[in-house]
Amino acid sequence: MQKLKKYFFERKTAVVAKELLGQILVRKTEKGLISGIIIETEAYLGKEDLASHANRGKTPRNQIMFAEGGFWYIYLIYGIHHCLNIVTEKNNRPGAVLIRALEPLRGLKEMKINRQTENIKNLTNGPGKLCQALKIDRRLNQTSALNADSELFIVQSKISIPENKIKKAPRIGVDYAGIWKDKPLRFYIKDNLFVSKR
DNA sequence: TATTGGATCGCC
DNA sequence: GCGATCCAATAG
Repeated sequence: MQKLKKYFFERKTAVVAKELLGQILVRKTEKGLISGIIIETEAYLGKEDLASHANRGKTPRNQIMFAEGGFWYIYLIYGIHHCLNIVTEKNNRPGAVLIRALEPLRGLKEMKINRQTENIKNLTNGPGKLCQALKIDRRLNQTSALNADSELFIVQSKISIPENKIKKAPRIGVDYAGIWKDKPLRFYIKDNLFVSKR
């Protein structure tokens, strides 16, 4: 049960996004632990990346993207859903990885309650869905994933994902981003049943 | 101060 | 394919 540490996150965002595949996201709640294997991520880079919230510089919402690695960046999208990101790179180097999908591991019962469905494949196969399943909202925004008392953190997996099981693709929902919409900054595990769908 | 549109989801 | 529903970001 080894938490990922600061040096893991303080690297190039695309590298972190890729290496997060297979790692385990853990949520501590009053009802116990809820966890899942990270099977899909997207990298959002700095001000050059037209799809990234950081591209217009620091604002009240995105300021945590400019912090040192290992903080959570959680925001509300479309007025309804939350998106979960982990901040990457060193202080003043904006970047974050969007966690798009999980393979459920523990706390299945809680996830079903939180998501109001019995269908396991529909619990965590999308960024908004996994936040609902793990009870993640903006109360956790700007908190650290690195502390002993973190309510949300990532545990190192014993199993590493072989290179030939990792797929790269353009990011989803960023058609407005010019040449950046086609960059292969989305990473997912091939043939995994919980990859989000278009 | 007003307007616009989004790193989504679920139902029509 | 479209509406839900909030609020950050920008323009005026």
